[in-house]
Amino acid sequence: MQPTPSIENYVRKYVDLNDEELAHFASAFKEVKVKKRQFLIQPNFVARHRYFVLKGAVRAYVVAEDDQDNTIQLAIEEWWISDYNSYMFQQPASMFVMAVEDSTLLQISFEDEQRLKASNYKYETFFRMIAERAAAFMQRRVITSLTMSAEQRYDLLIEKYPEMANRFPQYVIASYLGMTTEFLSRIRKQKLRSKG
Amino acid sequence: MQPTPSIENYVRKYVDLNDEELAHFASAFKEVKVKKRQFLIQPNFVARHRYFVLKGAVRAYVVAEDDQDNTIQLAIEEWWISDYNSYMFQQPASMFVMAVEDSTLLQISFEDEQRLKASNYKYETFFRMIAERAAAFMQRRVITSLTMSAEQRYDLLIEKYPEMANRFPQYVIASYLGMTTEFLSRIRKQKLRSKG
DNA sequence: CAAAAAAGTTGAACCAGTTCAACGTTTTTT
DNA sequence: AAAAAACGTTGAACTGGTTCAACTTTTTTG
Repeated sequence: MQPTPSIENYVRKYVDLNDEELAHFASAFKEVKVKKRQFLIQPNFVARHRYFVLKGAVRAYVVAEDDQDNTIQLAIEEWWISDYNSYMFQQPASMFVMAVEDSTLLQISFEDEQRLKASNYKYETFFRMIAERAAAFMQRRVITSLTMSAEQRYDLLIEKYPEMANRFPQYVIASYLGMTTEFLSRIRKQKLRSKG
Repeated sequence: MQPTPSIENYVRKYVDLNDEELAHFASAFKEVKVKKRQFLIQPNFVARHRYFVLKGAVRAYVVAEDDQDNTIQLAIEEWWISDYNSYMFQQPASMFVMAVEDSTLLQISFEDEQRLKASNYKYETFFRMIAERAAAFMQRRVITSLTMSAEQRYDLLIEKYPEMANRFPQYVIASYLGMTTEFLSRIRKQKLRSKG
């Protein structure tokens, strides 16, 4: 992940495309640059795009009744992000999607994605594969939230996605893990004490 | 859902198949009958199949350190069930999948599913669509677990999937919702009192 | 670089949900 | 039909994590 990723390299990890296909696939995406704190998706508007992060960091969150924000998804280089319930079913979003750093993204519209999938079997396969991975990832997240303590969930994030913990502020990590920023602060303090 | 569903009717909701395709698709599935409390998948074994419920009720759960079981998935007629992290990546399972009622299922093996997807564009599209729906469903579950109280989560289940609440014992529903069976008992008691 | 805004820390009181143990009820098995 | 097993309920003590408010540190902005 050191060099800036490309959608061409990414798609090739899943399906074998020739140069022409690769160019055609890539042409459906449009590069967009966003500043820190800029919104890509807002509640009540339909999410027209999904985004692939080339550079930067983006989060998706919902604001609950009590005004707390709960982070639903994190994305850095080579991750996808959107409000999937809004994007896939083209219904009003419930999430904010916001840049946490100045970021460069590739966006694809719902319609262009449909055309892409209809135009080439391999593209369909690609989107099937990333959907399967997303479902499996989400299922792991459900499992950890049901079975692990706040501290264990934090440890797991650090172990499996150390990069995430560095790129996002602590209150974002805390809300992603389903705890308050104060409690995460206490967990980290305790680790410092016991580890030196 | 009154009459027993069929995989033919189900797949037609997503893609338009002619009679020959329909028969070919259906032939990849094998009907299996299981008795109440029988296991379909167990931890440490690779999940070789995914299952489509024709009749009955099935649950997937993980057993945590403290011996509590946490329900990850519920399935009744026309729902799919498996340990997706095991099935999709063909790695050892972490879940039990167990029949809660005597059930009739259609099973498809990982290899047959791969062959199916490779043999016809429309089958690939079908599996892409159900994977997307699974991802969106799981994301909604993450949202509710992050943003709602135990009582609100129960209310939402009753509202959106009333059938589920009737078909599964209360301790299964409780563990699916991320609370103890005792606490769900108290929630229900309180509702009885206030509603009559 | 000063001021303001955002992010992180700490203590003390609090509470939503858990735990444990005992008991009642329903379902399954023989 | 009796016994056993599974499921559900209740009370009382408890705890993992929250809340609130005040404060410190870091980052952003003019």
